[in-house]
Amino acid sequence: MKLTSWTDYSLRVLMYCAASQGRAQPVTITEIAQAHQISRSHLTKVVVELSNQGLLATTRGRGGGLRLLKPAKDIALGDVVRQTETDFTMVECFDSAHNDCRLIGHCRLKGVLNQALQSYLQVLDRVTLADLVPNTGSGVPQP
Amino acid sequence: MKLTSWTDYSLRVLMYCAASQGRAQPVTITEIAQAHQISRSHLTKVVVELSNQGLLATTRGRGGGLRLLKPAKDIALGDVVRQTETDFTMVECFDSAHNDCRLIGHCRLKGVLNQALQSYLQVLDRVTLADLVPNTGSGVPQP
DNA sequence: TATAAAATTCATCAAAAATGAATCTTTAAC
DNA sequence: GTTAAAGATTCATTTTTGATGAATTTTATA
Repeated sequence: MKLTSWTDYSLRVLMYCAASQGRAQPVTITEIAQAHQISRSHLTKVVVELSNQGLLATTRGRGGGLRLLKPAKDIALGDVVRQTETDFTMVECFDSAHNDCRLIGHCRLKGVLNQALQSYLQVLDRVTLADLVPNTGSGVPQP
Repeated sequence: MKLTSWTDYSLRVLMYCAASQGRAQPVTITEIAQAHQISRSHLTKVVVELSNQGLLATTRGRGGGLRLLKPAKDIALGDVVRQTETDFTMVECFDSAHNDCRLIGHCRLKGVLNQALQSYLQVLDRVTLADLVPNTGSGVPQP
């Protein structure tokens, strides 16, 4: 019952971008990697995924970098986590192909765990990136 | 973001016991292992843990087996999951020893993820074993 | 044309979860 | 008292998947 560090990194990238929105120069992957002491190569893959998901725009070449495609207040954590986490399988019965439970038909376990999961995500749906970082644009040290 | 199969098995053992409470002979590990096609050896470790946690009583020797230590209606899923899942670390900042986030002091991420986790568990707190299985004592085939 | 940026490819590495064989201990039934 | 049936323990191994990073390629600007 934990998030992957992939999701952790995704959130950090987005938060870093949100906190830097007032800056003249765009945020770069190298900068975020250094700030969090993560491999730049690894973090690049996270950025590529976020970009494919339509959350980030990237610009190559000198002077390039990252920026959010939507205002921070319009990016809800729930949606980020839904897209970033790969496996929400709570118990085997979630996977109907492999389900071999003798209690099937009686058992409400699957439904209950799914309710709990939805409740988890709904809390995150009520929070946006803007709620997480100061909106002054100075939440992150200038390079 | 998933439960371990250890927790899955724990819940199945408890549910099986709950569904069998009317029986003359106690439930055995071998029986549950066969019903769910799980290694008896492996399932034994799950039972030992549940026993150490005070949820099950075990009796050795011929005619022995398992029984719930409390009525099924008094065993809440939330408590089972809290005891059975080992790692609720949502992001690195949950682990203050390793936390090296530059946004610390501004960032509300940790608090938000913790709220979501609590919300998840609270849903499970409102459900007991008795809610999951029929209370007729015939939810499971007789041996 | 040199430099700085993202993007891709490839190969591992590491950690933890999951598994199961073999054996030991206990106890009721015979 | 023997024996069979039950839980308990120990040990080693396998599997999975998450995590990582070096090396290289592509793109764009100064």
